[in-house]
Amino acid sequence: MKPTEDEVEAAVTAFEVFLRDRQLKMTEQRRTMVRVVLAKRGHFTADELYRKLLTDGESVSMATVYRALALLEEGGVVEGHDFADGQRRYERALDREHHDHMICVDCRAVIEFTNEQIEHLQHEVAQGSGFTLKDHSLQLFVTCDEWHASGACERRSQREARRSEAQA
Amino acid sequence: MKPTEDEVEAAVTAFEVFLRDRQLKMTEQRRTMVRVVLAKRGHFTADELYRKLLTDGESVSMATVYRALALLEEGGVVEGHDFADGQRRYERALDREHHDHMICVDCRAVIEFTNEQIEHLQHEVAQGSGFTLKDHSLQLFVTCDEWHASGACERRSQREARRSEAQA
DNA sequence: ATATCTGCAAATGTTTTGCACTTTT
DNA sequence: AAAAGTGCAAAACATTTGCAGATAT
Repeated sequence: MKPTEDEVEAAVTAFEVFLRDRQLKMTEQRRTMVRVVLAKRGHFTADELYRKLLTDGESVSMATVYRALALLEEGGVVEGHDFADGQRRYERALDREHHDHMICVDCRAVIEFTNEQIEHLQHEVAQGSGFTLKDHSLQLFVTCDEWHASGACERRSQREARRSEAQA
Repeated sequence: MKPTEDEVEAAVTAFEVFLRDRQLKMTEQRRTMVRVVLAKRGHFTADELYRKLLTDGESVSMATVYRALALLEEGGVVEGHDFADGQRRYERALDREHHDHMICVDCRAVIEFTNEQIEHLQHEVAQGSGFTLKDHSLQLFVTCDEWHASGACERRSQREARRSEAQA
């Protein structure tokens, strides 16, 4: 799942090319962010990434994180999502197929899914109205009933929180 | 399309019942907001609603608009959406069937659509993973190619803007 | 060299909140 | 009278920006 060392370095190089094409520069901060971001499992906010970098002893500012995140998104290193909770969330885009998200409205757990038929229908809908589909955003807000009954839901969200904190 | 006078008054009454059930009070501001909101076509932000109320000579504060909007949403008078552009958008929920949105990434025009199959598949996906679907959010980001070629796209977005301003 | 970056702190824009006062019930 | 609502101004947030100094090309 996690990209190998080589894959990460290849991504760093690819990002450097992306930057050069637009007359932008590769910097220590940007290079570090590519590496850190690709090592991450799950979703993260700008602030979470910033804190992780600080913990790692890197020298960055929040402003740089935001500025870089925009570039990483354009460069295809990360993908950004809006889960309607006030802050943008990112996940690494390398080696990951497209997917949508289910969000538990009780514990905020995020579960990924893909559905070919839905994907296909989206194109049909857009074309049917004379448009070209460029992108989409689909979130299913759900409750995980049995989990809640058993308390597993809370345990899970705590576990996830700990994990993403720990490994980042 | 626009609800009749009677429908609006029925909605005001229904909202009053909703409030009473939760030991909340009906006020002049809330009553006015129900009426204004139900007369609106299209989408609006909290700020747009606030300005409309001021223009109408109503006495409200931004804080009250936000507080009321949350209640109107819970009470089913409006529906809120997150189009990933930094501010929440609302539309009246009365007499409107459920629909999703296509947003033109060039001119920000919003086009509504419904697709039964997609709706159905969403439930299947959630249930298939053992969850209960409570809500969903689907946006298709599109470009309206011919419109742009002809300039119709810009004209349309201007028209829409004017209309929603005018009639509100 | 020179264009681009960075950090900082200040600004932004939206939404929320504390509090004293007003209005519903 | 008691409980809830309101306006105001201040706070809270996430995010962006101006600028002077630092860094990549």
